[in-house]
Amino acid sequence: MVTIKDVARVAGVSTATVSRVVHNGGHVGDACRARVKKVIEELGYRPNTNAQALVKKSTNTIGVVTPKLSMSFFGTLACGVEKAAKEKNYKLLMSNSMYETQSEIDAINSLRDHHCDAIILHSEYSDEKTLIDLADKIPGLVLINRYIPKIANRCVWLDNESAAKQATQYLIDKGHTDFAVVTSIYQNNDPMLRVNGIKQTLKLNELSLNKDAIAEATANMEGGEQAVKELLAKGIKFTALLAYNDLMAIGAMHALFDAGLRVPEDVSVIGFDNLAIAKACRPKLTTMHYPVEEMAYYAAELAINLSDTSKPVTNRTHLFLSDIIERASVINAKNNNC
Amino acid sequence: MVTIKDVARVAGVSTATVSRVVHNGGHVGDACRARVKKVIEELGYRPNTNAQALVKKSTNTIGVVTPKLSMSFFGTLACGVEKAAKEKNYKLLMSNSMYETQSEIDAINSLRDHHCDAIILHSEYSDEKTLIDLADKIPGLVLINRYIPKIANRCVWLDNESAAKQATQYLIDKGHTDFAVVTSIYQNNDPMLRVNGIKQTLKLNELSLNKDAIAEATANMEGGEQAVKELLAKGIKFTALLAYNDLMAIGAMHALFDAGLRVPEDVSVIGFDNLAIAKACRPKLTTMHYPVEEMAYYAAELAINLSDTSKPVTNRTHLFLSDIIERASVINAKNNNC
DNA sequence: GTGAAAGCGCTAACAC
DNA sequence: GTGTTAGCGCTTTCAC
Repeated sequence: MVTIKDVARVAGVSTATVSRVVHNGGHVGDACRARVKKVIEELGYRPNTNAQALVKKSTNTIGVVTPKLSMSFFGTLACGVEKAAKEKNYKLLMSNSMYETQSEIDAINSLRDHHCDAIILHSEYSDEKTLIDLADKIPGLVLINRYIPKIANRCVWLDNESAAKQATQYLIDKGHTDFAVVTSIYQNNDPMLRVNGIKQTLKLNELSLNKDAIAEATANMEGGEQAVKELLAKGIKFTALLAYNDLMAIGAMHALFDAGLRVPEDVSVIGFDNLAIAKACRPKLTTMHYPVEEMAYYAAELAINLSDTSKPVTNRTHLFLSDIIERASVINAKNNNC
Repeated sequence: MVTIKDVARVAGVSTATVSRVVHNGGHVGDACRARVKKVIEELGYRPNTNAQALVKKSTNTIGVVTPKLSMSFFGTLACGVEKAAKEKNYKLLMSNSMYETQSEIDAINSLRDHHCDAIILHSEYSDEKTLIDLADKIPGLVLINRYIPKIANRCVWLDNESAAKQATQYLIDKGHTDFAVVTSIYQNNDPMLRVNGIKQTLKLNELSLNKDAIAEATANMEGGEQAVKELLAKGIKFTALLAYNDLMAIGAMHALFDAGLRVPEDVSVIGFDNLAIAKACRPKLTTMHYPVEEMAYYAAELAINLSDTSKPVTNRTHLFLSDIIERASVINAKNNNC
């Protein structure tokens, strides 16, 4: 590995001068600068970022912790962060938390050990206190998809409740009166918020949702399929189905098809997230758009700003809104229910 | 930030002793060890990995460069690497190359600057010479999904040609004789290999593939849709369609449906990759499984081994095979062609 | 405009 | 069993 000393020796200058040239600093003669540049080129010298980090106390690195990168929601999140990182010349360090509190903590610690300037954390299971303590210790920590009032300034989140309300109202406006809901078995945060939004909107419209019409399952395709099978087995009648996410919505459609029901003719289905997969199914899925890439980009910028403790903190919230993507899985309700 | 010196001072020992305790090294008295451990705990001391890296000349970090993390194929790849990394206590550094040669090189350089021990590279566009030079400079570099004979030892790849042959033979065995192919517009490596495999198998079975029956487009859903529209517009008749990947296959099915054709009754469709999305569409897609997660896991292990230059290199190849996942998009050919 | 030197946090060889 | 010390590669202050 060629070091700054090697360059200095070959160019016949001090390491200080080489450092100046590398950083395009002033106070270097033109001839000298040219010579040093040439040597750097010839030797293929590249500064060791670990050494730089040691003295600069900053690594120009942004860390990301998400449950599982292979899920396209999180891959998209990572992409948003990466875009911001690239623009600001930061590196990306990533870690999967695998939906486990302990490995989430391990992941964060490992990022801290590396002295990441900024950390973007998607945490579903750690409790608020843990997160607040963490935020206290790490200036550049930003939570994505979670809202904790005490550290509102560090939370970039989506208004799940209002998104759910919007979806529900959309279905009501289409004339639907018989609803069913497929939600995640983990009743933390998002699922709860969304179900609340649905219930409130229904009530507001003098419609009701039977407890039996809410089916819980794991938040994936299989879960959605299973949930609808249960609904059908229980004899629940509905013309409109709200799913926790696109994956569950698609699983739900499979179950509906298998039961001889048509989407949207017999049952209208609405998803959540607007993943690429929502365009793969037939009919294409009407869904609530989750602007996760923009949010992640924004979160990364925010985290970088916060990490610079010399800057004043503007104490504001960072709330994003969802909007509906109309495709083909919803139509007007027929007068006669199925 | 609390440093090793702080711990040493508070515990009334030297930094060497603290270091020994941190690494569970010998030559430390029991009482002393306990005291130091206590202080570490109280102060919340964590070693600075940058400083460690500087002296150890190793970062315990594995870098990954893929085109775009938001595509689930690459997210899955990243997961495979991460699994291996976690097991061996390595950190993950990630970078998107965005399908551009220059940002691919930037990404690799940035990983090198960080002194990553191992690097997993998914490169589609860099030429062989560049890659060979790179491999020369970086002992822990492993190429995934690419085969370059000169550095066979560093390539973890899938036998695309034989996978394509297998898919084609499968269709032939189902009685199909009229084929069409939807492939990627970028005729580099994989697409070429797969089309070759298809042609060879057809020829072997005394079947032919008209040039007009091969449509090129971008390798996504929209591309697949467009490609089939072209095929149909040209009046090509086929009962079996081989797509470059699942995304294109699904787009193709959309186009088929829109033209009033049924899958699989009128046209059997086969994909490639076996992404989650292959189970989202209707009918569920029969496809060639690409074991990318296992491959990535394997590649990470290989890269870590190679990075230890003290170990002897075993000069072998790392070839993975694909197998067919039978779902619902393929049936036996009818006697009368559509 | 350029260089000498201190020091970032840590490890490891060596001394005691 | 424990401490001293040199040095990893780099930046930056201070002289000159």
